[in-house]
Amino acid sequence: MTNARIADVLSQIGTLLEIKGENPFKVRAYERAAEAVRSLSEELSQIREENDLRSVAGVGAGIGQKIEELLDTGECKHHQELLEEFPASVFDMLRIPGVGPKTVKLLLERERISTVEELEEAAAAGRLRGLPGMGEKTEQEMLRGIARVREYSKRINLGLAWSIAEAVMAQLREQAPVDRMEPAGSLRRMKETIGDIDILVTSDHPELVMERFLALDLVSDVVAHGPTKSSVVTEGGIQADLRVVKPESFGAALQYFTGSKQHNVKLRDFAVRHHIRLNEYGAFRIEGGEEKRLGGRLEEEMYAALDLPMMPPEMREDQGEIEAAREGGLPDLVELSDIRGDLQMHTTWSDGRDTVEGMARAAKKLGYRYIALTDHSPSQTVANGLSVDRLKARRKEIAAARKAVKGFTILEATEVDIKRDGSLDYPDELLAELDFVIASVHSGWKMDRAAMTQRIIEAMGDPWVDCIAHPTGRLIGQREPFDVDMEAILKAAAKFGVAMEINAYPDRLDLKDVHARRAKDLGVKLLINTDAHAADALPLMRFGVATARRGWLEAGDVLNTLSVSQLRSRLRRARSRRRAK
DNA sequence: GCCGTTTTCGGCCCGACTGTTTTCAGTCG
Repeated sequence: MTNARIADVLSQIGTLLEIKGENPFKVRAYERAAEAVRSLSEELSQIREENDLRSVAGVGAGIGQKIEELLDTGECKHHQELLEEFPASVFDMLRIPGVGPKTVKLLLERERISTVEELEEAAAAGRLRGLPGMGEKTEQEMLRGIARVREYSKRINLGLAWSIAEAVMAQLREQAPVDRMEPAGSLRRMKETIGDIDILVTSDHPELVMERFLALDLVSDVVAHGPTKSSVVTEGGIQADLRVVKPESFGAALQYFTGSKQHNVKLRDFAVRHHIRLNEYGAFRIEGGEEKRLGGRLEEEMYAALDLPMMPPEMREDQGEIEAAREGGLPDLVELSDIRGDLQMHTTWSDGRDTVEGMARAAKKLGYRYIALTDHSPSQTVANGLSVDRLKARRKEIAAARKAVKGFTILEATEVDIKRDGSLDYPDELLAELDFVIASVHSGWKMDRAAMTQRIIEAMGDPWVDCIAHPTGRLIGQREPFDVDMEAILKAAAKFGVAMEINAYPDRLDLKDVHARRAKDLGVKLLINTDAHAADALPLMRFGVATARRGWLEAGDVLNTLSVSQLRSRLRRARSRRRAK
């Protein structure tokens, strides 16, 4: 049973206990454990073998026993019993804005309503207004909520979310009297998918800012509007929230609304133990009933109030960052400006839109010192993969581009297909002539776990393979990752000295954050590449760097922060080590 | 149900908003 499935069961238990009216702290314990399991990089079955399930933060005796039951039998008695009490359809009801566990319980007990459809019918018929705490307005609000869930309940990928957010902020900057302005929420933490866009501003004229916000071209629907907070739906169907705060509270609000929720919960817990209160207005010391303000204008002041350094937003997931900060062990995360080259891109020779020289000029303009041209290999017929002859023919154009673009290195490279049996789509003699070889899977997605894992490990044993590209093949929201034993693959990468790619393309972000972090722990080096199919895709690098930062990577963990000579010698050393094996 | 630089028992983040109330419960982020 996968971690994701186990996390779902734990989270469902938490939700059902909440509906039941159980101790809220018990409910939170299940939610916290579910979140912890979801973001593990190792499989629970493996952790159980090597260690104790209780080594996972938030998993104790009770939840540990339930996880064991799930691993052994695929089911959990407690979960099954709860599902008999409350039908699974209640999870859909909880997705309606304004409907929480208490409401679900009330609806079930008093009106026998257990589905969204039944709720819609009852609200439309005015049958809810007799219930305690409910009136006509509540019914209308529920109907609106149901409509909104049906229309907009989707998350979008990070790249799209940023393009919408940047458009909104640019229009706002132009049309409204805003001073400071920052995105917050999961967007600022650079999560791979975004539910809604949070923007925070300061202004001397909050009402005017709100008025202009609601009137922006990009806004297609207004969900709510007040003097300090408004919510709209943008053209892309994604919700955007704008908050206006006072300058002296901007840092506090930014910290607060950046989250994550789990990070904030733990931070506040830490604060309370030190007699400090944190909220969206500032940090306060509590002394004998008196409150002394410690700060709030800058985000750093919120952390400084607790004697902690500021943790980068990408780390704020309650994955050990607060503990690391306390011990002075925060990593110095890799930054976009550390990146000196991009080692996966495609040109007009295969399925790219721009020429060799076009890609080189664009990369140089970004401040890079080198690129690798990784056009596809022959079996990628749909992508116009290069035959051996065409691969050789490409050299002429590369030579010309090397002359034309001075002070810049163009590596002759390939993205070679890993065939079903783990062999490669070009002969070794040819790969040996190339500066850089990236290998990847583009076929047979549905292979079983053991076979797919073996297939990739086989390819890593080839002396000329420098890197595995987009190692799980996922397309966020479109295609599931391959079923592979990532732990085994990362261990093989460490053994063979093969780099793993973080593909920066926002649909991929593959490796993902937790796997990148695990790779680092195992001593594997990473490469952050855009896989650009046109020059204008090269700036997508920022999303790959963000993913690396979410995986706690430092510049030293990422090979394309090296100079070209350092990179070459490292690749050479790894190749000869593999040849010796 | 979890957990320990005040604790192996007794705590567990915080405030705004909404609609329904007449002092507050529920939801949300």
